[in-house]
Amino acid sequence: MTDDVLWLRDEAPRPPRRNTPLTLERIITAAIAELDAAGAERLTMRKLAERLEVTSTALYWHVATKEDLLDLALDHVVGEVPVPPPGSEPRSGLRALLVGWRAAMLAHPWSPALLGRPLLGPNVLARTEFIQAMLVRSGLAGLELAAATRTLAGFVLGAAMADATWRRLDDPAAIAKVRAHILASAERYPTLSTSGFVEAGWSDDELFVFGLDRVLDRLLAGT
Amino acid sequence: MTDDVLWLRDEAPRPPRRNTPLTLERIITAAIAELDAAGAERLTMRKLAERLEVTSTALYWHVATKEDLLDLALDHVVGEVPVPPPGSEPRSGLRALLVGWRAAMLAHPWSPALLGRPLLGPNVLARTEFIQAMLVRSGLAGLELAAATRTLAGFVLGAAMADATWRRLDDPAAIAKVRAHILASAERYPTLSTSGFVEAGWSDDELFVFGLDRVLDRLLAGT
DNA sequence: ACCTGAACACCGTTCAAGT
DNA sequence: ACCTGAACACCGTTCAAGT
Repeated sequence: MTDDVLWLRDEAPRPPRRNTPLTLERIITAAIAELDAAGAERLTMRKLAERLEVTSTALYWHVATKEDLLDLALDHVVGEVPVPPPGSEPRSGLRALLVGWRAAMLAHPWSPALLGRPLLGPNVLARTEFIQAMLVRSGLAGLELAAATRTLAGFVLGAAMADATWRRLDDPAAIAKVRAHILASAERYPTLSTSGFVEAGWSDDELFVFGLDRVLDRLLAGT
Repeated sequence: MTDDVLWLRDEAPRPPRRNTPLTLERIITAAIAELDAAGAERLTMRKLAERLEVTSTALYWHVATKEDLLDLALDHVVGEVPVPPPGSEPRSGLRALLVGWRAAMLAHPWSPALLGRPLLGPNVLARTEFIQAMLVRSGLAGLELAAATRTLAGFVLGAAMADATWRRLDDPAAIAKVRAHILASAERYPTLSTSGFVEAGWSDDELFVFGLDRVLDRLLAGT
């Protein structure tokens, strides 16, 4: 029994104090990294904790629930969208913001799938504020203003979601299968099978910008 | 020991054979009912099995995975959208289909949250076929056709998602909280706080139709 | 204040076994 | 062919306890 002699006990000289303390900011960053790496719904509180070198239960000191964490991650991604200067010419300002918004979400392809949750974070609100400010400066008000705001928001988020879905389904074999299925059912899909729908002649970026410009044309034209 | 006398044994006369056999159709219907009742992500293979009076593992004879089941449920919901007759006047046909599409998804408020998954079911494809057919009959082709298809699809799905989010957050206290927060931060949200964004002066149905009509205006106007 | 360890009440899914 | 029962490998989250 040498254990009762202090000098003979071979223990770590200190309980190795945490090098980097856990913060909400670090947790969010790690969560985004984990989502980027592992993909959509493979984020786990335990795996996230492992990445941060803490116990999974330690996370709950900083965050109430996993859902809250996802909301924070989503708002953080939206925060990557640069907001044009408030003095921008309305149309080009709107265009820049909306193109950037979609790009930021597609840079984190898991993020559009989270859009089913309420979008009320500070970064989202700040960008919604910019959108409405530009619309107001274009002369919109009342019903027209309200509808234009929702139309633009819905369009961007819907497009991001659809495009992210296709990109996550990057398996070329799967895409070929879809194409083959549509072409094989030409009598059921006479238009789709002959219109170039399955040909992918244009990038989703091109198609988005083309559509966005048309939508802006009409919304900014006034009544 | 009366148990070795057949006539004295009181067992059920038959192993009560399944009254209604399990089918994929019944599973999908029950899943939608469960989702409608229990809400978004509270669907569980075990609870679904309980509703069908089978073991949870019995479901796996008919369906490979829970994700597959959700894909089937989503396509089933899209199937509730009436497709106008193929001879419809293009604009009114498109309008009817898209209004119906959004309405069907909002009737099952959990469904827009599933849109992050590939939309390739037969019901979705049939409706996409109709959309493109109407656009082609309006004279669209090439890039214009491809972009219009995606613009309309993105707009409808994005709007459905956003509206479903708000409706699921039906807690009036929560909505009041959002409103109070924006109004309290008037210097950060000068436009939002004064534009009526938080007033809800119009229904989401009105706003959607208003926006849809504008989008159709421009897309059908041609180059 | 911040983190660990053990524990609870669940999950989706597999698989051998029954009928 | 279709379903059950037991089991596996996980989950998110709570809570007492440590520092």
